[in-house]
Amino acid sequence: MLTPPADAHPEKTIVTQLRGYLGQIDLPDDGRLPPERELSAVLGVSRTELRKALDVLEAEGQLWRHVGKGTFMGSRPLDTFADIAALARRSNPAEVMRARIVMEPEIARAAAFTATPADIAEMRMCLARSRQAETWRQYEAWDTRLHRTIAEASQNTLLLGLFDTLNAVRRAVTWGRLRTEPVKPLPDHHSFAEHESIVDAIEHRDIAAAAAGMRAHLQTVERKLLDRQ
Amino acid sequence: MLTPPADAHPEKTIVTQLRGYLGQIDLPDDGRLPPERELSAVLGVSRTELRKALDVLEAEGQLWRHVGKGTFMGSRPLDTFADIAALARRSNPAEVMRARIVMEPEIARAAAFTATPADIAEMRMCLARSRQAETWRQYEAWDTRLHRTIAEASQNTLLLGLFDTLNAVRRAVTWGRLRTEPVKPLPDHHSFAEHESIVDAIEHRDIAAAAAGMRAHLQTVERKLLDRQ
DNA sequence: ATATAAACCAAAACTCAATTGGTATCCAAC
DNA sequence: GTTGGATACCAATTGAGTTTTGGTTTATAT
Repeated sequence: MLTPPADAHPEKTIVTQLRGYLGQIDLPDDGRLPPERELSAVLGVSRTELRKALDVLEAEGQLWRHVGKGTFMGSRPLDTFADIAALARRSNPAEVMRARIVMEPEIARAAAFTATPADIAEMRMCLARSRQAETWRQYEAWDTRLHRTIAEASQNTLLLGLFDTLNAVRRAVTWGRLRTEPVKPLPDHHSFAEHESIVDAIEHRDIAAAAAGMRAHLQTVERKLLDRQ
Repeated sequence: MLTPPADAHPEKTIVTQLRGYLGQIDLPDDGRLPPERELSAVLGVSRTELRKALDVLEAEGQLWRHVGKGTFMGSRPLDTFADIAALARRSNPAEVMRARIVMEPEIARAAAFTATPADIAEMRMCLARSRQAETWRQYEAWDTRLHRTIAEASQNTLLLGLFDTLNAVRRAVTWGRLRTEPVKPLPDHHSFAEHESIVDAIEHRDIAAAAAGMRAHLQTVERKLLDRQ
């Protein structure tokens, strides 16, 4: 490989120049470096060329940029927004359903491995109570508790925590949907049979059926949701 | 107990009046009712007396208030922002791996549906960079970024948020084990091929292979982890 | 005594201009 | 014709300043 002339790869030169400059100056704690317009003036290069150099360093993972914030050395901090409200604001009912369909069948699968008789008993109670519900509000309370009991039965505190987070977002998200349904759940409501088959599968340690049952159940819920738009 | 005269408990009257008013008007979606100053004018009572009535309803749990926000019907939305530290304290590496095996294959499956060419390109870059890594630290940075890029590609901000939460717990959990491995990842490190097959599957929209590949990968990671205890 | 009105406080929301990375356009240089 | 530079514009973000709101205190009147 030949040694290139000084200006054969001018962007290379600017990258080098930029590296040197970044090595000299001491950055603030957050690693933020001067805005592009300022930096281009200091280095005596056009903003276009400076950005090319920054592109290189960004591709190398040495810095990250964001409109309105600035350019920062180091790796982009993960959005550790376990903040339910923020999540709910950015999300929507469709995303919530898709996330449920991703998570809950696998949680049910895990629960089919590890559920204790006490877990099963609580699930059975939730089933019975939900059938007796006099209002949709009551029904939803027992439905929620059933799903959470399944998550508990996975014996995995982390999975349970993630499930609770998802659930909190679900409650916080603006559904916009109206209850045009009858005042109370009808005896042939699809969820009753679906819930029971899920609990049956868990009780019989049929992990595949538990996952499949939960997936089918949530897909029905999703369909009903989208039907009434 | 004596029957009190009509005005012996004036606050009782105001509570009733307030209940009636709240029953009439239709509240906005968030259940927010007019500010106290406005409400007191409408009801023709002093703000002091109105506040006493609101105190009653708040004690009954029928509404909740917050300075700067307002007064809202219903129960206060619990701001259960997932506490990463608490989760990490109760959890452990085994749970983290099981949670990853539950979530990430399904996230990869979703990503195979929705990944854009830009997503694929970033995944490829992560693959290349991880191969070039000179230290385990660098390798892990690119590995983490690859997995997060896949989660981003699912186009679901909620799933991404849950993934980030899981990741934050993963970092916070005490792993105990140290890297007794060679100083840098060897070229035949199992993850390289596994990562590539996952990205290939996503690129070819092979959703089953994406999920299976991710599951196999994480199970390998789990096995390696448990091997060295 | 009790209720009222007013003033004040701090938290939150809101408004609006300035900043910043990203992008398109036009123009000069070669 | 291509390249690079200057300029303008865009959308996201920030930050300062103002307004709104529930909570509290104080003075006044009945």
